[in-house]
Amino acid sequence: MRLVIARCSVDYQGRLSAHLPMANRLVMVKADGCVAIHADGGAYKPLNWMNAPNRLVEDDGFWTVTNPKGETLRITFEEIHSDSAWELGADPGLQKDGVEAHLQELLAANTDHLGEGWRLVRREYPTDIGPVDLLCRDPEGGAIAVEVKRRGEIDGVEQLTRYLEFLNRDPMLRPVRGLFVAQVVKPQARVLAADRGIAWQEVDYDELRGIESDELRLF
Amino acid sequence: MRLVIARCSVDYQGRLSAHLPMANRLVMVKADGCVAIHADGGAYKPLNWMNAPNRLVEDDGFWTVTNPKGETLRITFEEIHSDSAWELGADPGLQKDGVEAHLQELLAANTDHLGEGWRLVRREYPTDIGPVDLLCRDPEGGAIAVEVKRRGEIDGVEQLTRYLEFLNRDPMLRPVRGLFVAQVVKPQARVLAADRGIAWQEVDYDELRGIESDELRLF
DNA sequence: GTGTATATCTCGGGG
DNA sequence: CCCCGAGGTATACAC
Repeated sequence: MRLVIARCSVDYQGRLSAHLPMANRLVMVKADGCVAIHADGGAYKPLNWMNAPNRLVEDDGFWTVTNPKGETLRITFEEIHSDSAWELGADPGLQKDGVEAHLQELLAANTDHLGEGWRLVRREYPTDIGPVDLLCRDPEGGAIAVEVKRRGEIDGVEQLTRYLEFLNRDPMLRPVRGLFVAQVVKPQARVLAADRGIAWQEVDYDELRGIESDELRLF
Repeated sequence: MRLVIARCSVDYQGRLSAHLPMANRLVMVKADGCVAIHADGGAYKPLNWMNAPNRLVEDDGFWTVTNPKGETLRITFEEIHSDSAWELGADPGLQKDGVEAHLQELLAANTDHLGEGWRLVRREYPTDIGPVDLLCRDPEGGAIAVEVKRRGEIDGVEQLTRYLEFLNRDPMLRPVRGLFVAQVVKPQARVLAADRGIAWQEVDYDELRGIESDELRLF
């Protein structure tokens, strides 16, 4: 990893045009060749960047970075305060817990939490336009398609609507109800779900995990 | 901006749980207090981070970063290879050209470009599920909802469909037609638009800007 | 490669 | 402050 602290201006031409006036910044070049220009604030997103793969040409006073799509990044240096490089080696990578997949697993194992006496038909139930997160049956045999999200927004309701459209063409399943499940269901998503006749429910991840570990404790 | 090159492990507890095993990395602390841990690859996104505002407490061998939402980031250092700090000053900021907002502005000022004799009712016309980019009237008084995108993809058609669904409930507007406008309308979006009875149109940003400057030149 | 779905999305604007 | 939409979204994964 190469770190250059410098007074520079930057121009990007590609999916849009962007210009950074001359100022002091950090230019970061990683081992994979990606380049990022950081100001001294504004979260982790750089002001400007070029992802790998690309080609970096260093001239006297400016760098030109081009990628195969024809995008270009030009960095013009006025003064270089520091220029250092480090061998960091490969990273073992990030281990995550608590993403949508885990929520789906927990709900699949606890369909009672979604509705009294519901049982799971299968996870990732296939349709022509993609898999539904969970397909369940209620005690009367009625089918319910469940879409699981960490944050319940309008896109998720659209997604479930599309699945229901296709599932309801299957005579073996019809009629299929929809249930939209998330840790938080946003107001607009509630409005759209109500409008589409789709039920929604908020669930607590930690509570679900608690149920899970309680059940494990019984054995 | 402070840059620490170090062998470290990281634990984050917040919106999810995440752990980074011990390895060599860059720890970046910006003037606004935000912290980012970068590996030597993987585009510009850090492996782990904590946005401002937060509180950073340095102990011997580890840092603890906490924010008002109760999220915590713990960095445990095994070996520090380098620790440097730089005063970069405020950044003048990025100047962008060619984003959706500009396209919408240009079209709002040139509704004739969308349809002969169309006039603008208003930009960001509100509905229960969000604002429509442009609402227009044709010379016969018919209403048209226009959705503007830089890239015309399937979700844009979905968005316009939702708006039309709600707008067509208003007796003062009904019937409302839809027009999907983008610099490029992808094949799938064309198919879906046709299926929904929505017209689509590709526009050239540079050409529109040309019209704009031609008109300015008249005054 | 294209298309789809996720993200500690980030970021900016408006109420 | 939250809600909402756009993004050079990036990223992973299926087809």
